Amino acid sequence: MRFKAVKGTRDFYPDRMALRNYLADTWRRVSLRNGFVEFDGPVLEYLDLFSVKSGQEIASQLFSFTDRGGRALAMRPEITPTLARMVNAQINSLPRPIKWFSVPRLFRAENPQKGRLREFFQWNIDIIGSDSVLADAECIFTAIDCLREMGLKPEDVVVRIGSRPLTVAALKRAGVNDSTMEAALAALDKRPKVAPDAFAEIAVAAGIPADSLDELCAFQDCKTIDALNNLDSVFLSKEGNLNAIAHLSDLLQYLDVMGVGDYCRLDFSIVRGLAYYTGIVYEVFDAAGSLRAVAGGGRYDNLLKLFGGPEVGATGFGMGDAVLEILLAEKGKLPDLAGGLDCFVIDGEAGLLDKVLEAVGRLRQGGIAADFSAKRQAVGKQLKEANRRNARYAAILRADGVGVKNLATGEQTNVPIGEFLEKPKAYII
RNA sequence: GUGGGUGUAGCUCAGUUGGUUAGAGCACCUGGUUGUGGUCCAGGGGGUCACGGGUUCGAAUCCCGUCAUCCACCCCA
Repeated sequence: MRFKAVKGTRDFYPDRMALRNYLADTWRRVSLRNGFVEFDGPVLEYLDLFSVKSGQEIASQLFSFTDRGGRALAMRPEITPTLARMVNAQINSLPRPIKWFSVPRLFRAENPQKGRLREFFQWNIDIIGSDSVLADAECIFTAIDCLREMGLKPEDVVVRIGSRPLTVAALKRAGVNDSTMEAALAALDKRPKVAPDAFAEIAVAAGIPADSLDELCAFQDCKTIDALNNLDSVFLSKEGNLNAIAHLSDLLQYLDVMGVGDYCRLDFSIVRGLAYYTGIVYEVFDAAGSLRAVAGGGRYDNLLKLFGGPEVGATGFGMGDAVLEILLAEKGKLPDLAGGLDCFVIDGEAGLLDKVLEAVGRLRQGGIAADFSAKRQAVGKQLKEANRRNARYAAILRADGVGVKNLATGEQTNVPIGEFLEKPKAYII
């Protein structure tokens, strides 16, 4: 009986594992240098934790089961509820703003397709305890900091930034009331994906009055703060709208000053699926827009309270590994991850196995990645193996000394074995 | 949940009017005359052609079903 990997999961063979580690290492490095500290929680949580902020719909997309104690458990499909749970438990002792990050392994029982799997990794960045738009700017900057480090430029990726409250205000102006707001937002979310007349049909079905569609689209098509300010004065004077526009304006300015403004664009077609966003929202896309979102996030000021905590501001984003990997591959930005040995130790004469083992032992102890052939065979064969193992140096042992060969240049220096073992780093550079 | 594509060696695939022991490249293993490497040469292992049934003298090839996988829709935390 042969088994294969479960649907929607991946086997990480060494080369793929190296790639996964590259992504995770970069995420960690960038997080730390942006002032975030790492946390993690259990993969298993109570099922209820994930139904608090959403309904039944989510439950069907969860891997869940009942344990032998009768507890309804689920494998985490996201880490934000865990974050909220953990932060709430210690909220009074944590200095704010809380800047936390995580690289959790997540599970969703969806149908796999391009850039979407049942098991994946997601980089999460969150700032809790700050109402300032500066916090949003920091999160977005951190996302770009990472993408830029991975070699992606403004012509490769774009951060599209929208505003949940402004969009809601525009819908209200269009005549949408609170009871149909969610459906209207969902309809708006579809607009970039469908033809204009098809959108009109969807919009009307979602309760958006047909005669207000033009006005609504005019708002959504605003690409600059100036364009926003040219909207009708009634809309602008509405309570909160000027405030929301000011936030956006500040955000864009901060991002500009931090040097990542050319990655960012105002785009009110960004709505985000979930209802809990309360402020600025954004998604990162490949410039061509042919892939799913690489990352998405925004402000969610009510979430901690929803989980039984105090009312504190929170903002953050998630970046999945699947789409990012596809994007990096498409852009030719996957690094050469062929790791290798520092030194491959070769017995250049018969009867030197003890010397080989001694040398390997000493080198490894000295922090040098060293290995040797499993077979006692010709020097040529062993050198071939050294190449295959991607070794930088070969140490060819003989009774009267050791030839340290630089495998890239072919240069070889001969030294007494004792001296080589005493100071290997003088030769293995 | 719905629709479409694809299932031949570890990987990428060829094999099409049905016709002996099913092929290539890469990868892997061995060897290339007591021996200093990457690209070279030779040899070798490895496939019940996804699985089950049917048509036929004969099926990888045609038909039906099942499963798997990919892509799209739905959904998107």
